[in-house]
Amino acid sequence: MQQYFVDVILPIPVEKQFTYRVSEEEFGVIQPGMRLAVPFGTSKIYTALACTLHQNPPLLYEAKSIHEILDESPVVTAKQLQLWFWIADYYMCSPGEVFRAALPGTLLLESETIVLRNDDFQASEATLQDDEWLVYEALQHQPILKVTEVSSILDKKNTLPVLKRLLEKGVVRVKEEIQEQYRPKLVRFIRVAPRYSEDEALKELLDDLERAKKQKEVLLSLFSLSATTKKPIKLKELQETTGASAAVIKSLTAKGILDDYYLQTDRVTYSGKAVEETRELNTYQEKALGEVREHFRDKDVTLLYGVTSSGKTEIYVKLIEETLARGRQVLYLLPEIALTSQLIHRLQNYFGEQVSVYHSKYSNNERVEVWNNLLQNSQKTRIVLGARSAVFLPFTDLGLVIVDEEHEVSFKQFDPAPRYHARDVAVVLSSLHGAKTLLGSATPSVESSYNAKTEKYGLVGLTRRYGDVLLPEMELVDIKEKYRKKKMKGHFSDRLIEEIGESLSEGEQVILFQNRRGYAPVMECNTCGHTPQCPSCDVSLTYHRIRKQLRCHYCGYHMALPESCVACGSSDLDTRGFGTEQVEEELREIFPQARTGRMDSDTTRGKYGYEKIITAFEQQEIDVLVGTQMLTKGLDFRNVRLVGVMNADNLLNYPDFRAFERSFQLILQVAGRAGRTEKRGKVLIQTYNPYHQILQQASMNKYGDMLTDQLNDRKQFLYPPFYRLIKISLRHRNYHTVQEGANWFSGALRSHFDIPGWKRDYILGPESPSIGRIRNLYIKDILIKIPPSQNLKKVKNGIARVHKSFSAIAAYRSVRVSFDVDCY
DNA sequence: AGCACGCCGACT
DNA sequence: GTCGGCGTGCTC
Repeated sequence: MQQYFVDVILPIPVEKQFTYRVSEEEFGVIQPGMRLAVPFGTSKIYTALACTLHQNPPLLYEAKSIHEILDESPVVTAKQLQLWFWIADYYMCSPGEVFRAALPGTLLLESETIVLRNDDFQASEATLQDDEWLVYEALQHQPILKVTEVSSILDKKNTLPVLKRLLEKGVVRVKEEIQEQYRPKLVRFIRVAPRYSEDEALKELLDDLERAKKQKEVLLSLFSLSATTKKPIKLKELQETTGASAAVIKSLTAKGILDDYYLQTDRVTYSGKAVEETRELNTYQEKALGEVREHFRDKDVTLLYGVTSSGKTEIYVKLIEETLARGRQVLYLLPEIALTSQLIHRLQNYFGEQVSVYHSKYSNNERVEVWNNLLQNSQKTRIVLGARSAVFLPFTDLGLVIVDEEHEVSFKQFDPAPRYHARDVAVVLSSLHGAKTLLGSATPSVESSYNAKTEKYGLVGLTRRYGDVLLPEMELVDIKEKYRKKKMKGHFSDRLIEEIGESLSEGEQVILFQNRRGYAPVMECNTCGHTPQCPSCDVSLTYHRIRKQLRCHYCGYHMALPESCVACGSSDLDTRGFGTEQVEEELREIFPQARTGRMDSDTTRGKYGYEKIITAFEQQEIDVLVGTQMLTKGLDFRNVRLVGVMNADNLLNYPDFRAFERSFQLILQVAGRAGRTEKRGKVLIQTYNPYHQILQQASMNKYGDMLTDQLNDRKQFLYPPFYRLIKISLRHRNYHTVQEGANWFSGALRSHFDIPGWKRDYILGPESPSIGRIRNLYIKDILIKIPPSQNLKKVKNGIARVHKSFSAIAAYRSVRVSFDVDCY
């Protein structure tokens, strides 16, 4: 007898694939890349991804049968699978974790247990216990109950024993239900019933309607509408043009004169044509474009180093145009916060309906539409503008990938797995399609610049600002000095106040940058010095004045603002440090006439959160905008002359080998917001260390110097791009368990890598990270520096082997281990 | 990851 | 005595 099987990936952190039995008929239908619903464990049904079909029965267990086939054709392409396996392998996670991250939530169904009443059961109250009776009665009022509902009826967590008894007594039945959550959006259309298509019938009808004036009017409008547009007429359109009430149309449909019907439409529609010709490039842009093309002849990746306002986007647009002309798709990656409607509209003006957007602020349904359109190689997804997760999309023929703001750290996913870097994945994705990748930045990451320097990537510079606008003038303000001379008002130096005053009197706008949200980071008792801590994490709680709360930024814990110190009872509480809220407040005191606004993750929640603030600022309803690094990205404000950095030091003091690089980038990015028109902009940087090398380099825009210094440091201290980094994190509820586990792990690594070419200082730690405990789990990190002489794959295999032995030790089994490859 | 099974403390 | 706490092992 012939037997048929399919190997699938499940969205769980388990390395191996699972084998299910299928019928001969199913075997003929299933293709790799289709989703299957499969039973998993005792009661769950999961979405699995079909990978391999075969006829080899598993030897060690009896394969279960699949539950159902969810797709008619594959929703995941062979190229995607190839990329996903590469990601799993490179970033040391399971293919299932990649699968989970890649698929829009709506396509990844999970079952829910449904409790139904058993109609055969004749009620006899006597046989039921109290809690059983509660469930029984609830089912008399509604046909089904979800397990969570049962749980709330009984007011207890564990519903299983009760449901089990009810099942045995034949009172209820249970069923696992998976529901397709994706609902295509339907739009109601209106047409004249077919039987009135004959002239005679129509004439008769119009006579009939002599007395129903409004109805006749609607009917005539419908005719003229369909005559002019020659397209189906939406109910909404008809109502808008005629001003008719729903009642009028309803009576027409009730009489059978009008027919209504539904059609599926895309939620993400841009019903516009391309309305604008792409702009002519200036000579410098033209030259840069030529160089990019030149590099693309023999290199797959090119880095475009273009200072802010140099017009990188125009070059992207020309390349997009060329790629589209060749009939190939374009992926345009941006960090989440740079994905503004400004840019979306700009691209839509050039390319009309061919642009789709994919990022987390869009609903799941909208994401599925982009996914499906790509699978069908639709005209609507010739260009996909997306945040990092867009690298998982089903491109069929990608010709160009643009990674704008390539230096941005938010391209790296830190938690949960897969901990991938979208820029690096994009390069691999691109090569799978035989496409080209363009990385763009005004402050390229050290690693990309190094790749360019070593000629792995092409390098093109664009150092002229558009229209030859001068780079803003930068001034470092020594606030240590200013405090000493009592020239500070709150956190504002006299220089900053002068400049703000001047800008305001000229009717120009100001941006103030403070890289910390909230009012003040911590609250401190002036009597005993106590600072309230998060109960689950090793951090101080942050004071949020508007909500009158103390909040933890790591786990979301919050509490009402205490009136007195929890430690000593004193009511003399004070705040230390300062955030955007306090900057705004002080500003209002100094400039009461100025209209202020604040932009940080607290004020920009929701899909259109940013837009509101940005629009208000653009339309000059706000004079001074205070914000976090959110406002450094991709925003193009015409009327800003002054940018103030409230405190540059908290950038520099970050405990990370990239702190200097990041400070440089951040300062130049904020500075880039100033003076984008004729008038030269001004940037004031307040700091305690005005002679700090990085601040000096940033204030003079010496990217090359910064790069040279950083490369020297990195080489000396064994950091990327010379050495690869893998961070191993161990987490456990019990401090001693992680401590010992981490010691064992690092010891085992050291002996495993006691080989020629390895030095002991290639393995660092274990160490507690700066936040030593999050969500009640203590953390220990081990860092591995891999020299260029070592084979990366071999090292990863070695780590995996140590991990395996580690997991075999009973005492450490409950320690959670995670790997972060290229943890920067 | 979920979830069952199993062993322990603290409550109706 | 049961309820629910979490450690442990498995899922085709």
